[in-house]
Amino acid sequence: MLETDKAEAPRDFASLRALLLARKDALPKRLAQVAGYAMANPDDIAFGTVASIAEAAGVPTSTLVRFAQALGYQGFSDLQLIFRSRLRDRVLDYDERLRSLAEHARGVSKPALLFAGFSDAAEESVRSVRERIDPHRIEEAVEQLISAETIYLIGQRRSFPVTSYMSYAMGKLGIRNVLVGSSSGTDAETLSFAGAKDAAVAVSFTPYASASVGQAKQLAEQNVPMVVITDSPFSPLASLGAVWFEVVEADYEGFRPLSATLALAMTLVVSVAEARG
Amino acid sequence: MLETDKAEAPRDFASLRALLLARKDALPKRLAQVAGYAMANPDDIAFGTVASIAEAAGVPTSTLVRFAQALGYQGFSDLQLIFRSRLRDRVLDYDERLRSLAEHARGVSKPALLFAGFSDAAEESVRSVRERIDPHRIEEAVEQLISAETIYLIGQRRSFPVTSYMSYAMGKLGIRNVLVGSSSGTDAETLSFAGAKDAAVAVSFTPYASASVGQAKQLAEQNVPMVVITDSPFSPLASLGAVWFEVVEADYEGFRPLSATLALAMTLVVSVAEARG
DNA sequence: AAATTCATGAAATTTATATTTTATTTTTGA
DNA sequence: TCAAAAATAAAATATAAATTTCATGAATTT
Repeated sequence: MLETDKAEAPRDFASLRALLLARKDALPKRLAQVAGYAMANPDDIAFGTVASIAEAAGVPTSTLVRFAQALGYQGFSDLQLIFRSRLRDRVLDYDERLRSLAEHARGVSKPALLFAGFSDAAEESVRSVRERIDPHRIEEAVEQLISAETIYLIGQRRSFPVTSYMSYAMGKLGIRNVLVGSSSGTDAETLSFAGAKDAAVAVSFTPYASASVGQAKQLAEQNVPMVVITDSPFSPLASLGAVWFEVVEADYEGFRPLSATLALAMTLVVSVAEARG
Repeated sequence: MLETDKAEAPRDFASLRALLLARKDALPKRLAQVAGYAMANPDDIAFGTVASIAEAAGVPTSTLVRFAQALGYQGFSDLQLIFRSRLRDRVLDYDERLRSLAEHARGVSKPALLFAGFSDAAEESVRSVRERIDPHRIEEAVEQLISAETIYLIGQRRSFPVTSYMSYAMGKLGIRNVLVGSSSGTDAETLSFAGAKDAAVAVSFTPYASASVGQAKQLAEQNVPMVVITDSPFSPLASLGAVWFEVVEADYEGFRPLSATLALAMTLVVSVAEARG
């Protein structure tokens, strides 16, 4: 790695990426670290200064220069040009897209169709739900949750990914929460401790899992303020929450993308965190 | 035009554009020339140096500085930040759009902005990932999974919603699976039964949860065919799978929408089910 | 038309940024 | 395990870039 590698030094992003990939095991520790950071944060490389990038990547500035030179560039600035050109011509990005589409256009396989279908469903769900959600409702929902000591998260079956992501996010943001239904079997007991000082978020879609309905009812009886996310005004959950959201996701091949539900769920979590300061 | 215009100085591209439009007749000749150049070549402003931009626009460097200051910016570099953020990523672009929306139409609350942000991140993730995924890879992945006796699902933290949804879907479709990491604590033992007759799907994103990495390594050692979904070629998981997917989701407020990952995950599940007939 | 204000561009200055050097640590090979 | 080679990080240097100054020219006002 001492001498500059003769002749090479990719002048476009794709080649650079390939080069790094090929080399990643042979690179010294710090240089590999830079390579990883660069591929993960290409935009930062494009705009940053050696100082700012070095700090973000956790290396001294000289390492960045060495990195560039090891790849055959004249210096870091030279390498940086590649990252900038990547942002510059989005046209190329588009070209690339068309090429790959053309390549695979004929003989479209079943999995490819499915992927396109699920992607479409995800986009469509987000688009339609974002138009239908009333922002005031979100504020009201945050109101319910903001002063809760503990937030209980109810969701079974296909709602469980939603509540588990909420639980993860709340954990990261320091919001005390209990994820109900995680196969431990002691849910009713766990919930018996909840009271008016707490709050809950219940997520359930047709066919409404009986466990979720039961748990939500139990909490309602214990006067726990509740926010409900469901898919119809006729849902048994709808009337239990002080605030409830109707989220109708597109169905594709019997499954729903969850994209819109997750967006709403994350909004609630982050809003509560921000409101708490 | 001598003194800096009090208070103003747009912090987003849309507002800046509007400001220039409103002012263009009142601006002195050279400054108008710069304004015209800037709106016609925003990318050049983002990347260039005062010297290069000045030359391209046909004005002396000092004019660029005066231009920026006349608009209320501290200097040219300050103005340049607006042009850079515009390119940075589309999520931010959208964020900016919303902020300027909020400026004009008062009363857009923080939660509403967040919801729009998460929704947009979800859409953007799906859009960008669907372009980058190679359909052949999906077929290869299905190949790995199709004849598995049991499919092991590995995912911690923010990947857990993905694997739990896969587990739910597989259950509905009669695909035998084991969801690893569901807080039971007996994972290593569970995994020890896996062999070449089985298969696994591992999902992990930066910062890669050590449990996931360990579990995936264990399965790799036991010759379990594996499909990996991760976010970088430098991921420790990438090299473990016979097939691996790079899925980079937009980051918004520190969280990712998961929409694209879920679409891919569901594609795999349903594809396997259909291939099995 | 003269006086004043404002805009302009070249050059000087200041600030920031990248690169090189060098001493030290780490890794590699005998 | 030791010696040599390579990699690393802090500091020094060199380079580049942004900003300010100032003398000059163009508009505007009375």
